[in-house]
Amino acid sequence: MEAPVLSRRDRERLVRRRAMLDAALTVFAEKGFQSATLDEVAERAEFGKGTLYNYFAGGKEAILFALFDEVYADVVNLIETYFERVESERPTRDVFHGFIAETIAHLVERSDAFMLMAKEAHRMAFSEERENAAYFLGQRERIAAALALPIEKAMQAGTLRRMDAHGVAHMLMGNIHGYLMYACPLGEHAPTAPPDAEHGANLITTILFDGLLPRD
Amino acid sequence: MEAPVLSRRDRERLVRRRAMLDAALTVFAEKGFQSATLDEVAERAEFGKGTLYNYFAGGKEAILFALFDEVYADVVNLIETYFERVESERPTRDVFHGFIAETIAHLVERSDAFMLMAKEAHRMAFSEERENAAYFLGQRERIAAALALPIEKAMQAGTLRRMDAHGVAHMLMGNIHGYLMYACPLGEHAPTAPPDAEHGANLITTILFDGLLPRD
DNA sequence: TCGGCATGTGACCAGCCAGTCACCTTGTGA
DNA sequence: TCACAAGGTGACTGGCTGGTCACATGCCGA
Repeated sequence: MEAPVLSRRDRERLVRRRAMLDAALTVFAEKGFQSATLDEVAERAEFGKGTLYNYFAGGKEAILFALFDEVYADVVNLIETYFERVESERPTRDVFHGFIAETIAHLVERSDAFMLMAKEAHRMAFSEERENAAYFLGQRERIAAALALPIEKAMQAGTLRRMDAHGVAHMLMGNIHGYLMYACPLGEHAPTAPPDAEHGANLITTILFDGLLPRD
Repeated sequence: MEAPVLSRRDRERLVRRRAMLDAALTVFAEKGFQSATLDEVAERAEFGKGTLYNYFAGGKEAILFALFDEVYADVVNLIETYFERVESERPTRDVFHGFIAETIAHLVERSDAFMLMAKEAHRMAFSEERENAAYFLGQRERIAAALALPIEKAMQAGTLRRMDAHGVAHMLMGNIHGYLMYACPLGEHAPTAPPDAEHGANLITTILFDGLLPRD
């Protein structure tokens, strides 16, 4: 976390790179990776198409993966910082309720990023290119591992049912994804109001923590 | 359900149509819709490319949607027949455990269909084409509605916690999808053994029905 | 002020593929 | 057996787009 010392040239480079990634995220999220054209990305970024290749030698796909890197890093960061700062005395259910609400809010705020992942990640994860599939498995693993830590801890402490923490981490992320797909405002067909972090967190927490069976 | 009376010509047409759809499913599932080529589909189906257009006037996209129609109809059918034939005295938890196991087994058996949906449905659901997005919302709605019926009934009977049955239906489908993504054998990176219906049903049922909080 | 280098640029190219259509094959009815 | 209709076929084409590169621009050091 040392303050980075950058030449003016390097700073400008970073600013331009940022502009290109922002433009690409917007365009890819809207059209989908394969239908989007680099001409459109370049136009939106207000650069010539050739310039994109000065910043991302690998071309279209390199830009996509740079975006994926950022999106996944954001999520991992969200998980780690949330569980670092949460007070350890709060009831486990509350802690995770808060986590779910924050994650939903985070993804709603970055709806372009969520859309990009929803549109492309599954396809890439099942890609025939070994490398691509491995990349996604690795990223998913990072997320699951980060989330499994606090889950495991709670299980040790006896405040969560003892089971496969890793599996539970995956299912939790899946539920958040599922809620966003369910509640995402898709044109006029939105089944509910636009996704609301509090509503989503309540729904997921009730189902996952309290269970579907009635309790007295 | 009346026995269909078909001329020999019509029967042959259906057989050919079937072969084309089978070939398309295989190719689309493997390459992804946009990367797959009609030449490859035609070759695999052992027909000339032009013939595809005699059967699917709408071209590539028409074939894709014909496949979607079948896959969704299969799932709705699975839901309806399962809950029709299940004996009403079985404990609710068991009933749904069985349902989850059957659904997982069904999707594992038709892994091409699952792969196709995983790769394409999200992208199409968020498509800019109003029509495509509406199609997917409609299909998802059909599934959720079919599944909401037995859930609603169990809530009425007091054997399930009273909450939004529709939302619960969506989350249940999302969990099954999530488990398959989690457990699907992706090359040598498979985190577990290939998805096992019993294992998946146990995991999902424990989380959803019993809840993550420990009980005595 | 000038020369040269780093970097932006967009016209261009080559490959790809959905969709077409003129032609051929097959089967049927007279 | 022949003529014709129905329908299969795949070479072809038009449009598209990722990636390239020769040139333009402008910044910096001498």
